[in-house]
Amino acid sequence: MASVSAWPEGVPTSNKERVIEELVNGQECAKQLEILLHNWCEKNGRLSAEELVHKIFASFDHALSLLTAVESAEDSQNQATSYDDSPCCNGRSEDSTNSRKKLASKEKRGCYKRRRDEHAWTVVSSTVEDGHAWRKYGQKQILNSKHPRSYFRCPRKYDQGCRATKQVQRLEDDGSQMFQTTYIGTHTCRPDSFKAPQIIIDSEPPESYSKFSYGSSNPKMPTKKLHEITPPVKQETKEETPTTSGLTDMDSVVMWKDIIGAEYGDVASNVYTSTEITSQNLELDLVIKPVEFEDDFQFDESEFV
DNA sequence: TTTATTTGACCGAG
DNA sequence: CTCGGTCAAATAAA
Repeated sequence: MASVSAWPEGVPTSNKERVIEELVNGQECAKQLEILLHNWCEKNGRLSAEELVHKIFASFDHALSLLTAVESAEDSQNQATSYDDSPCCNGRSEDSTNSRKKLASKEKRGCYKRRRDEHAWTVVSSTVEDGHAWRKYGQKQILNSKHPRSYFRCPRKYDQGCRATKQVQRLEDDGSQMFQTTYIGTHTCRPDSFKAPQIIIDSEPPESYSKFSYGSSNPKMPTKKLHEITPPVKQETKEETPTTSGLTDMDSVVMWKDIIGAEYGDVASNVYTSTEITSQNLELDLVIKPVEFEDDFQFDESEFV
């Protein structure tokens, strides 16, 4: 593939090289980690694996920082100041339990801001499961599209101000039941610990994950809404029962499951299409495993000022 | 009961 | 104006 052909014009060559270097490094670490996980029987492997994970995170973090540094050079004026999670109303306007028409007439319910210059990339896959917890907040019929588009946001939007959203739309040729998922923004919520993977690695993947594959037959899915995709996005519930640590590790948990390659056979067929930023192309070209990585590794991106 | 999803209205951008 | 993204009341599910 034409690997670095689609670089943003403003990216200095030195940065390109550094980014590539970082990504390659991350890839290397990932490979080692994969080997480690294969030979999991060794008890000392746990520590090494954790170190590797840290290294991987660091590499991706650096690379992405470089990318965003360039990219946001222009947009930053828009973004940095105003693209906070909360529109001016800060999410809820609980004032009146009456109809919102009232609101509309008196106080303007949604003075929210549209995020145009956010990182966005598209994934075409036979599954909409990506290892993240999502909460559906809307669905729209799109012009010239057979299927409606579903809108999801991060469940921690209000907890942690995570701005990540995604839009899922079934492709026109539904013979193969492919979904096009557009991710907008990166997760700023904290996966914050690497404890979870150990638990998962040692045990079999929880069977509850099987219900995340919407493409195939899903016995638990309510039959009434079968006419269109209405992915059961109920992961949020699980997250809100942290029990021990008040922190949620779901992201890393599922991510690790992906690494291990549990029952995600179909994810391998992903196709990526970069829309704004080209880091995704880069990632593809370097053949660094699936997007789930990228999504996860951008967790505390530098955009926080 | 609480929590998640549905769905039509609202809003901003073009 | 239209279109698409978001909000939040109503509804469904657990």
